[in-house]
Amino acid sequence: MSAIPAPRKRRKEDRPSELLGAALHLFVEKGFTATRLEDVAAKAGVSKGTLYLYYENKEALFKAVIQEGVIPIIAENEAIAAKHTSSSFDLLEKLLDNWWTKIGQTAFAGIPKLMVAEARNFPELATFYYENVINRSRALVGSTLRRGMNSGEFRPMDVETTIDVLIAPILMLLIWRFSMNCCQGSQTDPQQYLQIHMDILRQGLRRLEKESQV
Amino acid sequence: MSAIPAPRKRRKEDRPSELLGAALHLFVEKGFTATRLEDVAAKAGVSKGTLYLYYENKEALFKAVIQEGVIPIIAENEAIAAKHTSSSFDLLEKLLDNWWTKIGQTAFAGIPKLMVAEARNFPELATFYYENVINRSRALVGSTLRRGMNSGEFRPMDVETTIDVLIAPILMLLIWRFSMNCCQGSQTDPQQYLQIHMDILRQGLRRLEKESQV
DNA sequence: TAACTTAATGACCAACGAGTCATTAAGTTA
DNA sequence: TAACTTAATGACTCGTTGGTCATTAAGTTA
Repeated sequence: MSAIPAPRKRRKEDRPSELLGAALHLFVEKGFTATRLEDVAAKAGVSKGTLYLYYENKEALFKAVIQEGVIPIIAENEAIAAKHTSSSFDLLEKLLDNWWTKIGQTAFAGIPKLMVAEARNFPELATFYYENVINRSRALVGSTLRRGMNSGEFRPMDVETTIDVLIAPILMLLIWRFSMNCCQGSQTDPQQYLQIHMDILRQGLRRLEKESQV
Repeated sequence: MSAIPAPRKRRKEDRPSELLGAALHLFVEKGFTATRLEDVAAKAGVSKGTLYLYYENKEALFKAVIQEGVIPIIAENEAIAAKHTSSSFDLLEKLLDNWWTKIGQTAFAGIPKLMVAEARNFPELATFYYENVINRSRALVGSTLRRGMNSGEFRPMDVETTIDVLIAPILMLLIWRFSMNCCQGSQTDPQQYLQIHMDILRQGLRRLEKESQV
């Protein structure tokens, strides 16, 4: 690239998030170890030394990337659930819509792939992610399932396991997007995929009338 | 570890697969770049130089790990499908059982996690894996879905997308096992998980009688 | 049993990349 | 405007690791 690099410019307030954005992109693409800090710095438009003004080391940068991804979407969904009054399935759909808008269509959507790839190398961080993202989402989905079962809208099922089966296609949609999608001829339409997932669940979770009669 | 290392012993016939087994284990755990060849050699009970007698370089070893994982289970499932005469849902269950026995409970179960983690770094290999594992499996599931829709057993749905929704929880079961399971308090029982997945599908895919009347 | 072949070894070298720091340049203050 | 502060720089150091190869040892052949 023959462009003249941007001249030095102080941007103390913006640098941390610019560096995080560059780091998120490259860590998601290549993984922690295969990402070079010189590339992260270049992507953020600075030199490698600048990185060390804001982050102590490579691992500190990595942790900041994951921790910043824990954005208030979880709390938002918790608030949505607290207010909800109509059917439990409507609530599931509303939670999914909100998640898709706020995470599914942003750079943070790459974090599941990154976390899955690096969990064994950073177990404490994986635990942090599990407790603050995965488990809070699971709790929301779980309480919605129980609510539907209690009202007779859903058939009785083991909730803890059903949560995992229900969440799996959603996480996989993101993981696949930042991973295997690079290397296959055709790709799934995410909206249609989520629609079919919910469609199967709408009927698959339903308490059928024959069951009521038994 | 204070054990005296095994004395040198020639094992020309067994070495390649011993090295592959060691490499599979460490690549799945740490990822390609973070895995040191000295550790792979040590795990196989040899010195690092021995590795280079059988594999040209680190990348060649990695590719052999993925390629060896394409085991004849796909062909086996294709044969099972060709012979099947009862319900399409029974066939889906049979295919899943066979996959679980032959892959889900072996070391090869780690390959989806490894492939997902490294696809962007090894796009040709990801394409190979997609075409030889993922897409052949998708074709089997797809023909089974069409078979069920044609007979009236399943309701009409977009097959290509339904395949992905159906396969996602199965792949996720393996990915999660070799990734996030290290770092969360409790874990899903795989048999129950797959049972609930199939249970939701049994009812979720079904063509209901009301639909027939419309 | 000596001569030979070949599987295995691990010290070594070169390349790489995380992290450092003396220097430079942007911006602020007096 | 000079003096000062501080954000940015990139050459450099040092440790790590992929890959090599002279040497060793296991096994075979004559």
